[in-house]
Amino acid sequence: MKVKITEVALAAGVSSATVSKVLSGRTGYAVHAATAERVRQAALHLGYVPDVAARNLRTGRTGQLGVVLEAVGSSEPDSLLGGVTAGSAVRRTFDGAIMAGLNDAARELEVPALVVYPGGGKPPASYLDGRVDGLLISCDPLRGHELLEAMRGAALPIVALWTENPPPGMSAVDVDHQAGGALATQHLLGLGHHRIAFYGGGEASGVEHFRRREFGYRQAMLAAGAPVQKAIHEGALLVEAVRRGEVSAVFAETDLAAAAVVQALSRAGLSVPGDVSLVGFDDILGAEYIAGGLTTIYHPAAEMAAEGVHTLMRRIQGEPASQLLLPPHLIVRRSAQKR
Amino acid sequence: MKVKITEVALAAGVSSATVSKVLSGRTGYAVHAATAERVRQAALHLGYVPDVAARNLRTGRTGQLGVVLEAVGSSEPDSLLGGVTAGSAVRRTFDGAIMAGLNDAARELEVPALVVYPGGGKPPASYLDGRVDGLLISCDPLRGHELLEAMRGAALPIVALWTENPPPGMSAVDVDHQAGGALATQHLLGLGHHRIAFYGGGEASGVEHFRRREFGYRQAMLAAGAPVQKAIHEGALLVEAVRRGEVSAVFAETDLAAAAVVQALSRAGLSVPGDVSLVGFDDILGAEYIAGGLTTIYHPAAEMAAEGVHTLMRRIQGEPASQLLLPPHLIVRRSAQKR
DNA sequence: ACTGATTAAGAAATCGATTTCGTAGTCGGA
DNA sequence: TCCGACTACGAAATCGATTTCTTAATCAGT
Repeated sequence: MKVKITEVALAAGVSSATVSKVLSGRTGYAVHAATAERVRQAALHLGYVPDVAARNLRTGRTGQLGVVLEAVGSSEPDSLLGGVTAGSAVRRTFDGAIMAGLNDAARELEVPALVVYPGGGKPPASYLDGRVDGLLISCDPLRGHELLEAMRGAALPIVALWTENPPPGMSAVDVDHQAGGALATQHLLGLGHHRIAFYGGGEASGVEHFRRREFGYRQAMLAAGAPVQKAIHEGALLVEAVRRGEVSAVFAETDLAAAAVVQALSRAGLSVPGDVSLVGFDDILGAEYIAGGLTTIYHPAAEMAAEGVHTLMRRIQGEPASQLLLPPHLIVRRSAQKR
Repeated sequence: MKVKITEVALAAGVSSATVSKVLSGRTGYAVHAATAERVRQAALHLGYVPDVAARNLRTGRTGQLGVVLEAVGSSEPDSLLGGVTAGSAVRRTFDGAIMAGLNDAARELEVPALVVYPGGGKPPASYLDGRVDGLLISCDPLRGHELLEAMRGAALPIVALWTENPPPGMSAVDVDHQAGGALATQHLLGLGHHRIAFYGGGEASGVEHFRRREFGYRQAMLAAGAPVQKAIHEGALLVEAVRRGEVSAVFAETDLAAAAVVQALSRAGLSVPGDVSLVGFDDILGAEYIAGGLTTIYHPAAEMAAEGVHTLMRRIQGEPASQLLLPPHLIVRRSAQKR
């Protein structure tokens, strides 16, 4: 049977109030050192663990963080992939990374528990209400935006991932996609390339992260005085451009887009990096097998999640809302070579 | 401010006891239909939501399921990969799939919340104690075994994933790796191959799942009267065997092992499926890009997790412990062709 | 030695829903 | 009409820790 506080009190020869004061760890109570020690010994000896439900009821705090993973789900369409699709595998990988990051941070900060809300269906508020002290929301920006808007004005501290500009009052953590795009482009420029194409869905795809990656490309090209080209998102068009000598290197908006580039070029008898240098984005599982090792931008999803937990904990402790952008970094393999 | 049950009672002109009886949904109480309706209207009108903490305290049930993801964590070594490593990407993918499956099932069954325990560090019991009604444990069999043993005799209903033989009293859900191995081998046999090699770590690696996959290979080979070969786990040895005409097809214990096979063969000037047919296992992200489309065995990780949730819910409702093996299935792409 | 301040510890209220009795009132059968 | 059986509902106990409010004891300073 479970040991209650009164049994500890009895064993230590004090009242339950005193036991609570000692074990809560809160300062501000006057307890004799010897008494405190007696209480601690008794608690240890009896193996006392405070009942969470009772504590929650009295204090109103749960010691649990809520995590909304709206995009998780094996039946979800895959909107993050732009033109290229591969089932929901990519989202799963990202969500796996998110979970990994959450767990690392939660362990480090000794957060008792994460409560994960099964995305879709009823609004998270109704499920998590009263169960958590704060909320971490991880959904891709497309569908996530309305969710964030719906949570606007919630009493709970909220941290949003995957977005730069959260509704007022919420904190946000995102990856600096623009910096990543610039990084990729600068790498190709540094290898002596000037005719660099951006491969991706372009404006039409409307995925904000990808547009930011493209903007980073433009920024880097302009800064280097190289000619900015219109985005290409069809293999045939890219092959033609390469044949005409207009393109010697490609920055693909995702690794899967890069894989599609490799496939299109290879069907046309062109090789990477022999004929065209290539840089991707995300460093997905299997990137080392694309084009014999894809040079790409590492997307710090796990780090983002971990920072999210840190931010949320500080938020719960009263710190004001904040925004954070995480720098991605370059991973050099073999798909991009000197001109 | 939050609406309490007494306010609903006041509004409906009844006592809080009656409100509770009506809203709990439990049968066995005698409440006049008209009264019940009045209570429901009042509750709806006031937007009453029962306080979880108070309910937990009184009933001892939380409506939350615990999930232990021991293997999740970006800093973990990757023991599931056998000879081939690729950071922790594969684990992350599996964990992502697990999360997806959990979420799907939780949504379907209207489980209020999943509490995820950050693996490593302190024992899960101390964190989750009193927070959950049951426990789902997902850790790879190597390290998971001792955790399961440690939980033996816990009062909580427990379901273990990734294992066929849980300690007594626990339920288990696993993938039928042996059937998968047989399936892969039968596919190659059906294509006319007889000289089929198993590529993987062999006894030395000690990963139980992989041994079961290998056993499935042996079983299928024996049943077909084809010669069982000793496991190969080095590219050079495989290349020699192929050159000597001893091997026309390979079943690799994982998709990453298959990728390694492709790489080794291709360096030796041999191609898949031109010179050698190849079947992998797992259907990882990017499998469609290995050897121009890897024929492989789909590993139903998400389904396993979903079944785990179902099993756990039934367990909590009093059903006895059970074991379940999920059948994997063949995914035909282009890496295995007719002899 | 006396007084006001301070320390130490306990009694009791509190958090909000659930659930067990207990008590009217109602119904049907003789 | 009277008596059990049943129905409908409420009063109050309960879950277990926290925290406020008191009271008793101790202390420092004159």
